[in-house]
Amino acid sequence: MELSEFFPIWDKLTPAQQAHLKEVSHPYEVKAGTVVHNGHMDCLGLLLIRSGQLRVYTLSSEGREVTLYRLFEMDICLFSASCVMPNVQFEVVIEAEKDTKMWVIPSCLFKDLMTESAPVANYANDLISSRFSGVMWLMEQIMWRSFDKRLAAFLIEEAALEDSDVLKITHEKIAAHMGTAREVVTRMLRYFQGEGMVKLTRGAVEITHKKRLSNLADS
Amino acid sequence: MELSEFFPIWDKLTPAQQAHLKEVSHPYEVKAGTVVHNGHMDCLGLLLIRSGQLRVYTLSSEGREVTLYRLFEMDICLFSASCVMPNVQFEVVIEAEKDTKMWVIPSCLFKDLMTESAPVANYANDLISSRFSGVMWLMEQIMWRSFDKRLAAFLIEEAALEDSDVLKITHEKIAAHMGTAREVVTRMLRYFQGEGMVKLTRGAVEITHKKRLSNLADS
DNA sequence: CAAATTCTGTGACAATATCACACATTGACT
DNA sequence: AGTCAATGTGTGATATTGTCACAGAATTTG
Repeated sequence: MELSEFFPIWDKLTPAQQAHLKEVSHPYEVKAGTVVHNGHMDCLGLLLIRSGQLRVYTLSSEGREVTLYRLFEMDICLFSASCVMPNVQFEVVIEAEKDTKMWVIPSCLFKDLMTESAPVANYANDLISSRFSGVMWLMEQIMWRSFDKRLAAFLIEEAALEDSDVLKITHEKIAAHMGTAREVVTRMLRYFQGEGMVKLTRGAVEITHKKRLSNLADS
Repeated sequence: MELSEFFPIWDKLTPAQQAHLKEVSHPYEVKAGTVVHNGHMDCLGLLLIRSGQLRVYTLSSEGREVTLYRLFEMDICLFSASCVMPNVQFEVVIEAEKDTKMWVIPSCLFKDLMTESAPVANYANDLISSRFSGVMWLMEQIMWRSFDKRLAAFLIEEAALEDSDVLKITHEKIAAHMGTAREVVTRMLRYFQGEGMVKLTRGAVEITHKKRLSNLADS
């Protein structure tokens, strides 16, 4: 549970840098539902996730959302330190979906590390590239896949995440994840139910025929 | 017209690095229409645009396109060197929209530079961040703005680029830029014409009432 | 000039989004 | 227990955007 185990390039740092990092980084713990970062208002620093789950999403001016990606144990969140990257203009919200424990590396320290250490800068590069990749994938999904397939994929993924075929989630939440309207989700879920793929109850979706749902998801 | 003038952090390199860079970089020149980079098939290297214009776009499996951004004089293209960033999984196509002159810094050299020089790595970081920002902006446009406004904005922007109110462009091309179908563009342009904002002829769109088009674009 | 190619126009229909509700379920409070 | 408020769901009507199947016009090629 040492900081060094969560920071992948720990051994590429000088002993002085390692000491400094240990000194100013600190543990941070939040309850499910906490907003860890909101646009440019916060600039906590780099977050190393020890346990739990974070959701990173955009928020339109009309209040609609799309989930960009999620962060799990051993993941690193760099948008909570986006202030150190002046070219990152857009804003995201980062919210804990479960009780979450992290290490926080303060932005200013991370910035200094980046300027003085090529390995750190290259690592930041890898991080941002993979987020970029993820968002490009999402954009292609949104643009070119029909909604039924996307919803099926979402349900399958969610079931894997929660390790249960009974998803405790409202239509409203699903809509926010997918960037669409609640009614659209309701209607498609009803259709899925009609086809025998799910069973709907208030606040929950039970997957009753995973195979067919999967087939739909990756057709 | 020296390489050093196009490489913004030239003076942060060691004399040896500068010499090496001068040695292995070479000029490159393409005609309008040339595909400079196609997914993972090419990995030319970093391109420094001396003059001309490039278009970077994604291509779906069904052949639909969306323009991600454009590159102009003094811009730097890093996706043509995406092979040096293993986390960039997605593929883009880079095409010359006008006759274009560039410097090419071979991928392998750039990769070496990045690993050994923190300034270079940080610079690559800035580049990728600003592309990421641009794509996020685009995604928000696509998701939350209605098509009439987006089309109006496109026409205004295009007119500024070409420095003319007569755009020599087909509906098909506009559709490819915006990631929609040609018929959709045709219909909206006809509507714009009915409102007196544009005049349509084969292969061209003339903006006849820029003010109203602008108002629509940023409403 | 004839033929082929490219570009544009249009109707019918499908998919998704928006709006305006009604109603059902749950939990909180007398 | 019964009332109320808050939350979640269902649904028809309508608007917007995408898809399909064409037809015809303008331009280029031979």
